Amino acid sequence: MSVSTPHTHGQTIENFIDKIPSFDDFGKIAAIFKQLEDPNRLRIFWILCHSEECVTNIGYIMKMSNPAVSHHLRLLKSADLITSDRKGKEVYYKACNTPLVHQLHDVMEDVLRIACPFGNEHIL
Amino acid sequence: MSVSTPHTHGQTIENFIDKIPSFDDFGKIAAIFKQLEDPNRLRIFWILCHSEECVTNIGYIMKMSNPAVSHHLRLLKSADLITSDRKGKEVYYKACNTPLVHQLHDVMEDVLRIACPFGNEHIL
DNA sequence: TTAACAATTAAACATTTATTTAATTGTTTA
DNA sequence: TAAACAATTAAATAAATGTTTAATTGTTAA
Repeated sequence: MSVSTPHTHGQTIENFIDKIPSFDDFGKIAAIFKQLEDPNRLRIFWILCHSEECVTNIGYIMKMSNPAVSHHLRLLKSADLITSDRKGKEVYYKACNTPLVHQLHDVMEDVLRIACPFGNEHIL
Repeated sequence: MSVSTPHTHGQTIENFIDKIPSFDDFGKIAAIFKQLEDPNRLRIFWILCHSEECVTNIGYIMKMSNPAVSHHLRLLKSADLITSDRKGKEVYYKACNTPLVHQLHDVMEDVLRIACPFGNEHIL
């Protein structure tokens, strides 16, 4: 084995040290988790997993200003977690229907042990 | 229905607006995601999902200083994602064997599309 | 009991980020 | 076209966070 740690102690690290993904690889995952680190943003994401809503309504539910909501929506969208759709004057947002979103939704429900109001199969 | 959003547009939000978990509830989940938002910390977590390692070795692999590693380990531990075990002079860390850790590990593997070196059943 | 090593803690600094207020863009209807 | 409404963007501020250097605690071996 060509790679060796300072303290070789019979563990397995030397067996896969050269298979560890790079900093950049983990940066991609971290970018997703980063969007869910803020309680307000996470709550918005959860809501959009269960309903399609416009910015004003989200602000009303969240008791937040319009620009603050817009800020969070932009971040969630940049991570491909939600999509937007303008209908007249309003812009409607909802969660993307992707495996990742479903997985993240499941994690949320598990951690919260929420009874998902419509059952997980109703995620948007 | 007693609760109504500013723009009632025939969506489902009014049906579960009073079932939306609180800010504090989402704070609990966010606290977990928060620990995985930093690429370095996430990478450390991934390593500890596959091997039990001491602080010095983690620093060697990560090319990070000892205090920096210690800082990240403390945060991961405070979120119950890793455990520590002192053996002589060294303190060994590894991922907790909990459903949440397995779930987060799966998310990471899926996003990265890594071939888990030992298969997911070998997670520590 | 010293000396050496491993790990943590503390203080300081630089960077990032969430929110507010104000201004701007986009869309509808009067 | 003008007025009203919805949403976004910009600038500014306050708060949180990662890393470094230095000091401290804990453990082992000489």
